[in-house]
Amino acid sequence: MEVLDRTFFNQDSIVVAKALLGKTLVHEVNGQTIMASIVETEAYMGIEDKAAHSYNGRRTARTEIMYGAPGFAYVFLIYGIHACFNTVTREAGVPQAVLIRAVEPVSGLDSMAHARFGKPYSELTGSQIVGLTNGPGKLCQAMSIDTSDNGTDLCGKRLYIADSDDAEFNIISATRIGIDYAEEAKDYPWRFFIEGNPYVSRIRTP
DNA sequence: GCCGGGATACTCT
DNA sequence: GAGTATCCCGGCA
Repeated sequence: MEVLDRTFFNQDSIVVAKALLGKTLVHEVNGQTIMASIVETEAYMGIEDKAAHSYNGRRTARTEIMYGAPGFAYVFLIYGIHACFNTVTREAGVPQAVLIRAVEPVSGLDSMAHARFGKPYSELTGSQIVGLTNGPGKLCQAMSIDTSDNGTDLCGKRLYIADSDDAEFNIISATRIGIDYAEEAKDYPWRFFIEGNPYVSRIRTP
């Protein structure tokens, strides 16, 4: 497995969002290695994308990280409760990002189970197993990612994304979720997921 | 299984 | 002071 480098992230979010499917998100925390395979992403295309926090060049303390170099983490809190993990894409000055919407646990299963449900993986019910990481807020809780990870360099050794041996899968594209305010942009098919994977947050397009 | 509502805190007007 | 790139639980079928 090879850690993705900065040139990988220096592409349009749509390209990166598709390329990230099947890759492995790794978080080293408390001497534990938590790994999960990325199965669902969303592209946010910056200036021209009404759904993006950086739409029309909006630049504030929160969005500042997206205006910087590619390959850094953009983590923000939504609804006061849930963290959302994104990778910054494109060169400095072009504020694009890719939201990781769902992952499939690979290792560190007990850590994830404890973070989400306060018990070992072996005691989870069937719906709890799928519910570990099948949503943007859920995967952050399971992988111990929070707003203190905002601005972390993903080309480092603590929180990063590794290439995986190519498995065969079909990529489905669909409309994004939870952005009904974004007028025509809400209909753009900029959400991508692996066909048939049980950890995908929502199979149907709304 | 499908609604409906509440939680909760940070960001921007 | 309003809105938010969400999740969970309870009620009803």
